[in-house]
Amino acid sequence: MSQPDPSEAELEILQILWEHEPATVRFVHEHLSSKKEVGYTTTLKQMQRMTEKQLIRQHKTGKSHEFTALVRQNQIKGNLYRRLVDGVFQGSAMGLVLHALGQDEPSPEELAALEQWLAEKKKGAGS
Amino acid sequence: MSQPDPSEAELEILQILWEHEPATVRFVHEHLSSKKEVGYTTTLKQMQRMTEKQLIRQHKTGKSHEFTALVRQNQIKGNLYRRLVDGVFQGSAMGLVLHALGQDEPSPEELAALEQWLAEKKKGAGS
DNA sequence: ATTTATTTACGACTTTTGTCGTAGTTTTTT
DNA sequence: AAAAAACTACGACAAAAGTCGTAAATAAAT
Repeated sequence: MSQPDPSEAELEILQILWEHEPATVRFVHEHLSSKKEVGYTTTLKQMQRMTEKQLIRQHKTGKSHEFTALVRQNQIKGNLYRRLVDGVFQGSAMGLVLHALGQDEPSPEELAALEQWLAEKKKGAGS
Repeated sequence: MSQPDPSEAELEILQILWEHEPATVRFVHEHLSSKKEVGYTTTLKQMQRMTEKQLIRQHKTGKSHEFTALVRQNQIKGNLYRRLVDGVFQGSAMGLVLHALGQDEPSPEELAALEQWLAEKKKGAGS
């Protein structure tokens, strides 16, 4: 039911899959290569192992084999997020939020979204 | 100058150190044990390796040896935070922020802090 | 001072990650 | 249909992470 959290390298691959599903090894590898130097077989092997771990799934569509992610981005987001909050922010989500805000320069749209959220929050105060 | 990021287990130890610096192996181990089952030597070894990696430092104060963290919590916070944002939130800090806000129920004080930040931001807009 | 308990140092082993090479298979090109 | 190119499966290896056991060194008790 539950897979182990993806490692760093696995995450990079998932990232690509999430965005271009379904994709072949070659495709994934191509993308990966633009980021870092790595052999084709390495990518392949990684994906094969990910298949065993049930992180992704392989299905032979006609010619080449294609892969799709089995774990949803949200799930992983949740896991890693929790890890970070619990691990370094003493479980304080707001601590993380403030850190994040201080870190990057939010775009106007993003600011708007935040403001929006805040307003919403204030309205339906209680629970 | 720069140490490798701490692993999960190492992070747990750092956590304890950050809060109760300086501390002996025994102390750390005691704390750890309350969370998970683990042998004393395991903790010790871990701390010894962390010393090699320059994540923490050992100094013999009188009787027992005590340890202090060499990496500041902020530094680690930054690293892991970056990893998360880049890895699963497409580099969007605000994406993470929104996720965080939706996840946990912020306290009134926290909300205030956020509001405060936002107001500040609006004022000195430009940049 | 001996004995007993606690602490440190080391080495060993298991898993997990990350990387490839090579050898078969399958597709494409000629 | 032969030769060339691309793809997949496997096995291997090194480094990192996680766990301990055991032995050597210290400190505490008696």
